[in-house]
Amino acid sequence: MLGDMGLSIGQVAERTGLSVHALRFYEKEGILAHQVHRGPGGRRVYTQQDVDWLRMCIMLRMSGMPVPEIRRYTELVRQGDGNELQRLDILKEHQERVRQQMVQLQECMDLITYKVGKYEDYVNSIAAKAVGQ
Amino acid sequence: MLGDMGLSIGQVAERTGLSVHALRFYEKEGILAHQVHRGPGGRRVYTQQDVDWLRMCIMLRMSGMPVPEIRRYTELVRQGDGNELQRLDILKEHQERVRQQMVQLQECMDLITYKVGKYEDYVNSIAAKAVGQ
DNA sequence: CTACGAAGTAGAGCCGACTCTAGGTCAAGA
DNA sequence: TCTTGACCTAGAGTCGGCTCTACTTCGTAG
Repeated sequence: MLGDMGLSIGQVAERTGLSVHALRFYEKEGILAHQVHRGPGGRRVYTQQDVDWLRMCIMLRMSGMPVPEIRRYTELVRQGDGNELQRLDILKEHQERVRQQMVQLQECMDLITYKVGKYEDYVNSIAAKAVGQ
Repeated sequence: MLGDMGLSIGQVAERTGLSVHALRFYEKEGILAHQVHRGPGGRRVYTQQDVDWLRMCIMLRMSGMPVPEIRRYTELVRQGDGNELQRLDILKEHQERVRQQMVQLQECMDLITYKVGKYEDYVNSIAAKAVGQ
């Protein structure tokens, strides 16, 4: 419908798993690397690069980066060459937070696994008694 | 101040890292395994078991279990013996969600690490050029 | 006595990230 | 011609999990 490199907001929603609402919201929040082009009737026309960028944003969001920080990063990318150190800083800081998150999650997992083990033992011992009777 | 097994809400806040507000909130939400005892003047008196229970709740929250589900689990524990299978179900379901979360987080981490690597290479190559001049 | 700090209650407020509503445009198909 | 469906904007609403406010009541130290 839109030539092979133009995607409608609906198509992008399908491919990214974001809702059309979320896509408009992200745009308003300034987390698209390049301004979205508009087609006839003022409709958004996305490119494959937009989709790729969005997929990266989704990864950042999933790992807990807040929207304002994604915006900061996006702005640096929009400004072009020369600020790679700043981009690197943002990414490294986030990397560290994700690492900590994973450690915490592993601790929680250990506790849960311990409790699951105890309950399984208990439940099995009850079942064994019932069979024995 | 309160004998060696009674803790004030402030002391529990210190030991758990929760705010006193959060402690009252958790109580109102019914996620304390045993009703908190009240001392003179209607003040809450917590035991070490309460603290232990709270620490487990904190782990569950940290790993993303919603308060209503912690309440369901708490209620089963309050009811006493006989519902261990249900408790096990809740824990196993949560365990699975945490597992998935960890997988996702690892994917994000991989992407971030890849990008950090690329930016580091780039930044180093720029630095090398500068030295070379 | 007074002032302070730590506790109590009930309920309002906040924040982030969407999500949804209302009201409108436009193009294609029955 | 009429309807449908995908899109548009601006702005309101939602939800979870606290956090904070207002006001009161104690018990102790100065």
